[in-house]
Amino acid sequence: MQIYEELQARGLIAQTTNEDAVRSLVNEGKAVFYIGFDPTADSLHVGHFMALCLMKRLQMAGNKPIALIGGGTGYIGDPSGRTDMRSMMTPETIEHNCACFKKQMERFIEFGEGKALMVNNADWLLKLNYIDLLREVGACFSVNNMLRAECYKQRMEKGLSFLEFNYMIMQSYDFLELYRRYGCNLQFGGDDQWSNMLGGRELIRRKLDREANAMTITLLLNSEGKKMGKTVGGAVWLDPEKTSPYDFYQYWRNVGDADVLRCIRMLTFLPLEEIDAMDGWEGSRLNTAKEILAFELTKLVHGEEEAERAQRAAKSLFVSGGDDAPTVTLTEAELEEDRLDIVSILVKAGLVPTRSEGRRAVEQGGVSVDGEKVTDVHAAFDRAAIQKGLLVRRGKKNYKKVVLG
RNA sequence: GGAAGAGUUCCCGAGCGGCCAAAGGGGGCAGACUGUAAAUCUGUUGUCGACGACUUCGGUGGUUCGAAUCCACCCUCUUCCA
Repeated sequence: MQIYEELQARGLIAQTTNEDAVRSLVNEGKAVFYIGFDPTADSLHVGHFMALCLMKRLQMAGNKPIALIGGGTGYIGDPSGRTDMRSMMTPETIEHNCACFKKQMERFIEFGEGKALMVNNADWLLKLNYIDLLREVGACFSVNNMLRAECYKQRMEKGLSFLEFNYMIMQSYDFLELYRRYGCNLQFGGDDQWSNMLGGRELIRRKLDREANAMTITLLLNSEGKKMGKTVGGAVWLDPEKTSPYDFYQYWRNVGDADVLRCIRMLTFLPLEEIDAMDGWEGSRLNTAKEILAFELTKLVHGEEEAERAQRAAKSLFVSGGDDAPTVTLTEAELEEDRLDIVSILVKAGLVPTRSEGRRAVEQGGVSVDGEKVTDVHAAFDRAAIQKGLLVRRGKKNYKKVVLG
């Protein structure tokens, strides 16, 4: 099975501009392709991870990847798929985020001579001259067509600033520039990027009379049609400081039944035959598939050691008693008269954000210490007890070990 | 530039000058049921030294015994006209 067919089988391909052309390019290892990453945060997330995996897969098949960091486009903000305007980022934030991206990417993709390339569109976008750009590029775009683009549809209702409207032009210009500089003949991106990518393809055709193609990656949606990799707190980050390996593991361990197989197919590097074999699993057996998914992904993102640690911690909590829970160390000074009440412990352990919530958690029977349910809000633990270490639990899935240090 | 309208708690959205910490829904959290899933049911959802107190309804001032509700100015957004 060749690479294109494998991508297809994994359900990664959403749309292509010219399927035959793309297929032969990537299968023959002749693609010079780019994927853009806008520095909207100081860490990559799961969506980026899919793109990086795609890069890796194609690189292994002999193609040349270009990772484009959007140091320039970050100044504008992509309106695609958004109902509200992005808040403007300061140049400092953009630069900081770019640096973070770069660091994280280097862990997944090999950059360097003859390998993958990393470029920043700030290098050419920031010095563009308005009038020149309008004459050279602006003339190639039809506002009528742009307004019809799917990516602006939603925004037509809520309002779209001229700033954001220009995003498509910048991204198109990137493609053109990369074609000129590196012979980049293919662009990949999330499916929400489709219209932007078409813009670039069209621009290359007009300016250079050459064909460049585009392909989008299926957005990873759950069975309810919501984007995966999001939690109430925000995205599931790849940065261990922002989403701990344990939380990362847990996120995937807890995906819905209906989504496990698709996630495994799209996100892991497990051989397709192995995945097909899991396809028939049902009911509680799917739990095994979820473990595999969580483990594989954590391994890819944080390394095997962290993956094993996360798995061990999870098992110890849910299966046995829970010795591997994350530890919180309290200091002597935090004790009040040699003891500490349960609400304070919950707050200090970071299990609840406020005392009120802690109180509520206790009142509703959601808190236990060392396996014993705590029902009294005023319950307190003395120095000796804390010194031995308390396994504090809020709800079913939140554990912390509290010790005195 | 002109005209009209809107801004309420995490989100959507109701709100008579006192009975408003503010209906309802969504989301979240907790409990039950389970398989660390989904669905369902129940409770809860501003903060705190908690039968009370304190801080919230775009911003700043004002009227009033009393303001999310009335007035003035300002900011932001939407729609229509140019």
